Amino acid sequence: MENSLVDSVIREMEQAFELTTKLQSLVELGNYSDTQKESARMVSRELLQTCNATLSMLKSRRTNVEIEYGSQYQLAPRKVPIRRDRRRHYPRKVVTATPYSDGHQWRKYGEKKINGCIFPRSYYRCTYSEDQRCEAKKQVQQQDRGVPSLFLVIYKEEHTCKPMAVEGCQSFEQLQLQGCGEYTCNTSFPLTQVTPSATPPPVDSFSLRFDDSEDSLMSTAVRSITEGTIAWRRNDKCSVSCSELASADLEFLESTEPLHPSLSAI
DNA sequence: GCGATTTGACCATT
DNA sequence: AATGGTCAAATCGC
Repeated sequence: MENSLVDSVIREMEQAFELTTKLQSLVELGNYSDTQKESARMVSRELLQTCNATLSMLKSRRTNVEIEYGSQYQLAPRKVPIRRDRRRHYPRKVVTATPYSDGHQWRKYGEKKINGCIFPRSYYRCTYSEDQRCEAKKQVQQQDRGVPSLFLVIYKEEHTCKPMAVEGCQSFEQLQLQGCGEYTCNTSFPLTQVTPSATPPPVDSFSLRFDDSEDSLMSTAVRSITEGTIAWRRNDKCSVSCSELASADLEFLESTEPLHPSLSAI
C-alpha cells in the first residue's frame, strides 16, 4: 500500500480510537447499571484492541510513526505487540472529563485559538520545570459542548521531577498518570460483582503492575484499593474495576510483605 | 508581595 | 502567509 493511503487509513483509525475512548468516558459517566457498563467496557476493549492491532499492522509498513495512544483505560494485551523505542518520547493522548486533576502540578503558560476548533487550546508545563528541570508539558482542549464536557489532553515528555502527592491522588486518571508503577493493595477486593469465569485475586497483600509498564516512570507508588470488581482474570493478569480505578488491565505480582504499614491485610 | 493566570506579540514551521 | 507554540508583561488573587 502506498504511504499516503496508509497515512489516510491510519488517520481514520486514529479517529476511531479517539471516538471509542470518548464513548468510554460517556458510558462511565452516564447513568447506567454496572452490568450495562461492564458490557460497554468489554465492547470498548475489543474495539480498542482492534484499532491497536490495525494501527500496528499499518504502522509496521511505515517508519515515521510519531503518535502513541493512551486512554483513560488501559488496553487489554495487544494481539500484535508494538515494539517501541524507549529512547523516543511520543505524545500521549487522553480523552477525559476532568483534565485538571491528573496528579501532577501544572503551570499554564499559554492559550491559543486553534483553527477550526470552538474552544481554545491551553498549554501547561510542569510546575517544577525550572526547579527540577522537568520537561513535562501538556495541552488541554475541550472537545465539544457536551455534558459532561470532554477534553483531549496531549502529554509531551515524561515527568523527571520527583512525584508529588501520590498518597493524595484519588482518581484513576491520577493513578494512571502517576506512571504505572507498582501498586500494592491491602487486601482482597470485596467481590460484589464477579463474572462467572473470574477467579478471586489473592487475599493477602499483592502488587499490581500496569500492563504497559515498559513506558512507566521509574517511581514506585503505593496505593490501597479497598473495593472493586474483577472483570476477568487469566493467569497472572486480570481486569479490575473499582471506585478509585475505573477500569484497567493489570498484572498480579505476588508480594511477600506489605510495602507500607498501613497496607497490611485487614 | 508573590505566585499563577491571562493575553497579545513574537517566532518557527509548513 | 497561515498556523501553532512559546514568551513575557500585565493582571489577578491569596
